[in-house]
Amino acid sequence: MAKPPSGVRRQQKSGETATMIDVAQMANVSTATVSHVINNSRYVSEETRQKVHAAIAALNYRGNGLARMLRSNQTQSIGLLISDIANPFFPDVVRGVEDVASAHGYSVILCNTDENADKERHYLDVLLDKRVDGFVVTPSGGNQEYFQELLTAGVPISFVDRWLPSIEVDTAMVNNVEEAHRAVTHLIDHGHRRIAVMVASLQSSAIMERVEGYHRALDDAGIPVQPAYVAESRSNIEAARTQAAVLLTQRPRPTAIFGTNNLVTIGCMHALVEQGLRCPEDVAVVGFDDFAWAGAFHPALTTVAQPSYALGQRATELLMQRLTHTPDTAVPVRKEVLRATLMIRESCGSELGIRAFA
Amino acid sequence: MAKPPSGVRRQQKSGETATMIDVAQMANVSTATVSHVINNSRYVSEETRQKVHAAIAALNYRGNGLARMLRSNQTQSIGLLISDIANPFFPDVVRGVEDVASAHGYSVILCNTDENADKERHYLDVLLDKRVDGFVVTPSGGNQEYFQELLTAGVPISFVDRWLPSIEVDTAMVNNVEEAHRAVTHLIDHGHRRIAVMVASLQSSAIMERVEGYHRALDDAGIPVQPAYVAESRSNIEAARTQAAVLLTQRPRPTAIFGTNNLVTIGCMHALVEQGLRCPEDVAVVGFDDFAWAGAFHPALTTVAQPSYALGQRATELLMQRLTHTPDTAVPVRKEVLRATLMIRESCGSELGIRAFA
DNA sequence: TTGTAGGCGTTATCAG
DNA sequence: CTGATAACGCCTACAA
Repeated sequence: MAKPPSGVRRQQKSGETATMIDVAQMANVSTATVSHVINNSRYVSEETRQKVHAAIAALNYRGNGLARMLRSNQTQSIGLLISDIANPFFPDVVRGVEDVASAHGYSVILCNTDENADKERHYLDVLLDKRVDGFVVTPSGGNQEYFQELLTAGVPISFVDRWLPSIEVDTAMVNNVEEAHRAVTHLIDHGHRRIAVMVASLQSSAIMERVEGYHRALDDAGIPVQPAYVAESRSNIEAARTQAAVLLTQRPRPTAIFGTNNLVTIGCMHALVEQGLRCPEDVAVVGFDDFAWAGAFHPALTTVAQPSYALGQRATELLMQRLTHTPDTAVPVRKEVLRATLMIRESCGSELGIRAFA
Repeated sequence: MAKPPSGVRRQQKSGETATMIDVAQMANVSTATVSHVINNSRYVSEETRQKVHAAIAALNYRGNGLARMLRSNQTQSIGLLISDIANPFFPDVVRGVEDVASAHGYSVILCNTDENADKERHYLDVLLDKRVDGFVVTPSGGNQEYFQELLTAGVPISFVDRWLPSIEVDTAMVNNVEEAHRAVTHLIDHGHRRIAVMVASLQSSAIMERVEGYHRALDDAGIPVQPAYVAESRSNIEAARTQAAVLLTQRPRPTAIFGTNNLVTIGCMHALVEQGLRCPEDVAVVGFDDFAWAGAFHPALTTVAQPSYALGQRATELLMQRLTHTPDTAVPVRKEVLRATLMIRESCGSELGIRAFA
């Protein structure tokens, strides 16, 4: 029979949540024992274990994670910085992140940066104060030096969808140049020559690369790039609708449009509807980024379907590796390039048949 | 000239992050002073303030939020439990939540419960351990007793989109019965009598209410409800597509379909496309939940547009009230009912004209 | 105007 | 097999 511990007696104030000390007192053991029972971190006699569990139940004891975090300097949380969850590209990415994080016992703190470097910086600071264990980020384009600083300070970070010049960091993305090239080539193969592009004006490597893919595809086909067919618009549906409307007044009118992200693509579709133009009869359209019902409408939209979920997943797995691996063992930086799928649907004409619902 | 404090000297281990003690030593003041400088919590001479700031900069000091949280028992974080961020209804809700939370200095921890009571329970526990200050939840339907327990224990919670029987809690939602009634009545006004409904099988008050609205609308028009026209399907596009396909084989075939959420509605659209049925010529469709490009396609979809963003906003504002108000002053429970908008578009036929792009 | 010191609730290192 | 106790890093009376 163990003799009762002599620790400082503490009056548990009623109504307040019980602490480990309360449990220890009620079970007539030390806090050390309680802790070990809870964490299975050392042998405890069956009898004692019972008593502790009883006390825990009786007091409705709930461990205080904050204290644990303070001690262990680990929060089991990661920060997720994306531009805007309302942009249809991100929900699946976020889901991928959350699933992987959750599987590893981590929680995800979500922040919308709106492509704004200051907001991004702000959130980084807030979460750093909250001592998140790492970050998954879609970088806005600014804060390069700051990211570099964090990286050299050893903060685990991985990027998703985009990269930053001269920043060596784990990354998950697609080959935007190649995929855009494929999309535009598809239009060319359908006989289009007057191909316009809707450029979302973002400080994003992804968009730049897609534009490059557009250029290369035209070059490869010996089609000169017409400045009048390159429309730039802020990355939202309304702005894109306006710009697309302008684009459609060009003469000769383009016979096809390549949208560099889903927002500008949707803006295009709106403009077409408004001007009473039929797709693909009057103007064909290919978008970058797929969405669940791109295939459910007339015209079903041809798109470059990014593996959004997998992007989030991979970025997070890379982060988890860095998090769980022995510290300072210098895990090498890894950049993962995932494959996208060209979903060929009627919006380019259906000569090639439909292989939607893949 | 203040004499140097006598606190315990501490060797700052190189490479480790500096603590407040390090700053105090370097600035030759006490930790109390450092703390007050940082928080502006009491007067500090300009000179001292300078020294402290210099030290902070020199050491690249970053306050440890965990310690602060432990002391203050506040994390400035809230938990957000939704069923699935990949469901197009939620991104806007989440954005509303995050914007309001952020404006009040709170971070948002996002969790996907997948309509699964166990997952929901698990996340509640994890976040409770992490000592979040409150929750915004789209309840899965289970865990009723547990929510009640938390509520009586004083955990600040607000619900969004759905409610739970006999749980008194702050809530933001729309009047689903009424809105569904309006949508179905719209179909009736267009001359439809054989109106089917696609029911998403969820333990969700929202869905039940929408079905009730459907029933009432038919009743009010003296149209008997046909069991064969009530199709139930799991709440995802694929399952809905299958069920809708079955629905469309009913004879006589329904001339209109009411989708109780966006997933089943999209499934319907897929089924229509597959069976070569035209919308609205062959079958008219009205959905519940709008999305950004519902109006950009042919046929532009008529939908009940929920104010998703506002729902998230209001739910969070209610929570913030409870969080910031003086404790124990018993803020009364508030249930907010927001108005939805019936977006009338071609998918019901265009007799009434189009007022999309509202 | 500034310093001292106790405590928030755990975990982990010593001792038994 | 189990206790005592020192951290973890900060805030905040209480003193001076």
